[in-house]
Amino acid sequence: MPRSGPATRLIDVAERAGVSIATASRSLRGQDGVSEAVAAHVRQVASDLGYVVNVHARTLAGGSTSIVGLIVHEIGDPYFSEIASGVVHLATARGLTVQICHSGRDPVTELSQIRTLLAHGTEAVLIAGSGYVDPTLQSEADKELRAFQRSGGRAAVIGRHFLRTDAVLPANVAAGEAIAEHVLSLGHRRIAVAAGSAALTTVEDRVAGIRAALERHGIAPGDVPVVHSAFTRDGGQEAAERILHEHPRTTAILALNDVMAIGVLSTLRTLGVSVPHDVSVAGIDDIAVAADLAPSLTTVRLHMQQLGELVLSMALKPPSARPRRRGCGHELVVRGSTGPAPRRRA
Amino acid sequence: MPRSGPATRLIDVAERAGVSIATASRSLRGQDGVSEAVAAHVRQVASDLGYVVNVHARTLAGGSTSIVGLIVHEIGDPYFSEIASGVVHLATARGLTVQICHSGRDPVTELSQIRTLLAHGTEAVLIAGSGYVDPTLQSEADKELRAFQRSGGRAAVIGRHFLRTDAVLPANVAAGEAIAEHVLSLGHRRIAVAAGSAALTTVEDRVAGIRAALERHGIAPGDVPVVHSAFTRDGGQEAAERILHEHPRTTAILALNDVMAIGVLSTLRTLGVSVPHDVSVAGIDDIAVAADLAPSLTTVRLHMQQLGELVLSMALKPPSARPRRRGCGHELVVRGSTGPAPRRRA
DNA sequence: CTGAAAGCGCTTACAG
DNA sequence: CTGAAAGCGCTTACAG
Repeated sequence: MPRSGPATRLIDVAERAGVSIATASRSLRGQDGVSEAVAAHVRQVASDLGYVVNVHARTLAGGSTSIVGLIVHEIGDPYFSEIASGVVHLATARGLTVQICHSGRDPVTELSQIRTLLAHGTEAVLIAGSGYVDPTLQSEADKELRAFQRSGGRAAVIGRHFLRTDAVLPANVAAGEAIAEHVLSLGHRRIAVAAGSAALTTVEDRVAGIRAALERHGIAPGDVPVVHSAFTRDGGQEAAERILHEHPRTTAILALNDVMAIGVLSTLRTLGVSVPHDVSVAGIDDIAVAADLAPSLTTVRLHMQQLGELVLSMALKPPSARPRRRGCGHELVVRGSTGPAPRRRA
Repeated sequence: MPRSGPATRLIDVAERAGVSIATASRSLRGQDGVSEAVAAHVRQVASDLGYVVNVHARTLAGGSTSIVGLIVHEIGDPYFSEIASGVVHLATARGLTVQICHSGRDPVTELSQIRTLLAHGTEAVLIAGSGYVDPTLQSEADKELRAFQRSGGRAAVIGRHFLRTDAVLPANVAAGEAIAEHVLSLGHRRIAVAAGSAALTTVEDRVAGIRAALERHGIAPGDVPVVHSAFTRDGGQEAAERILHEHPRTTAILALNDVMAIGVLSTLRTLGVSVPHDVSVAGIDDIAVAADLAPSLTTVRLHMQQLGELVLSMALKPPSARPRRRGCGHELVVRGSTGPAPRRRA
């Protein structure tokens, strides 16, 4: 039955157990150099007293932090909340706490968030979400992270970031190829892409995958409009409007992520365009709700929760001489939003 | 151009500026008792050096942490990710960092997460998500939080928690009433409720609201089955199966949150039950995707992002003599998943 | 207005 | 195996 009032300190535990704080510290951290009997006694006393180590003191004294920082573009976006869920689950299992920051898809904000996390002395910094096509945007961040890693910190990222850290690489190119192959196999030839900002590597990679598949089928890139908009539901809505207006004969819209696909579906529904009868729609990611849309969304599963667990587990491993890269599986999930190309469109 | 290598410390700034660390500290924190000229110079030097305060040292020395802790049931659930988004946005604007923990809807886990956050010396602890109907489950947590608050910490919660902290109260009872009144006004009389665990106050409150509305219409509580299941999509699926099996004449299913409603819709679709033609479905919360389901989901908007901002802003205010309570708006959002009661069901 | 010094609660060489 | 002591980087009375 822990007492309330000021927190129990290590010295309280040590006194009660009749040992020095050095011995108490060693016992609690499971270091050897303490007789098992003494260590067990100290642990018992600590538990009786409800002792919890003061993280700040421990960190300042040179111990480890047990905090990991996670930078996401926006935690309200399902893609990121599923990644965060994976990170938090694994972190909890390992006794770590997760600090979450928003970068808002802005490299300047991202840099300042990195600095904040480093100042907080986190064990590890995790960055989720697309990198930027322009590598100069990240050189400052890279500098900070390298210094951090040289001094024993760990960092790992999801995606292609031009950062010299461990990285989990979602199968963005392959996902683009898979979704394009799928609609091609259904006979679609008038395809349009609802894309996020061209500044993002994720967008670039997914488009590259789509183009590769199109080329194999003899379709010139110029014949497939790529409409850039925000990488959000509203962006998807807007992209769909422009696609239907500028390319009215389109029979398949590939949205570069599920959230945009939701916006695309919304626009089509509003305009009375039947999916998949008139136009097929597909996304990428397979966020949880994709299966529950109507029509349910054909997409490519990227296992965000796993990505989250993976990126943390990489960061927790001892560093290697050079940055590690890890891929993660993907699979086409065919559902109701795609169907055979119509013979003809009005 | 900040140098890399070991971090710049206050003493580095002080030396470079030619002052003591006491003066440097005061200058940087904007305390008075320092001539403006000196203070400005120190700040300039600090900025040139890229100085960032060491949070652990500051906290240990008695300064403030600039970290707030947020406990959610599960960050992957849209209800919580939208709340978290509100918290993170406001926190960022105020220069605070957010630590997120999972309670997994388990009071024991919740308590241990509270202890972790307190040990991390957070400025404020925020708890989002339902409390437990059994108040004894929270007495330990209450004790910890009271001790924390006595020693200057701040705490605030979303929902009815039997905790003596500031609280934002989502309009759970009113939401239950509103959604029930809505289906009643459409002529439904054979209504069933797909509910989460009976141990949660949110479930209890929403059911209470529904019952109040039913009573006003002369419907006995016994005539409205409340099927308890997990407060998740899968729970909604399961509840719908049981409802259709045990109460086949049901014409309206009220899910106690949108995530469950998604599961209900999924089951109905699988079974070929037309919504809203055969059965109307409604939820509560209005998560972002609710508008994009098909049929789009009738629900009661509870403004989760606002709840998140609100709970943090309460925690940031100076404490009052007694815990503050704040309500938050709600509004019925009628969409496509509810319609007139059918004349007769097979 | 400014500085020397104690102290926050830990960890970790360094002695024994 | 165990303990006394220094030190992590700050803040804040306490003197001047």
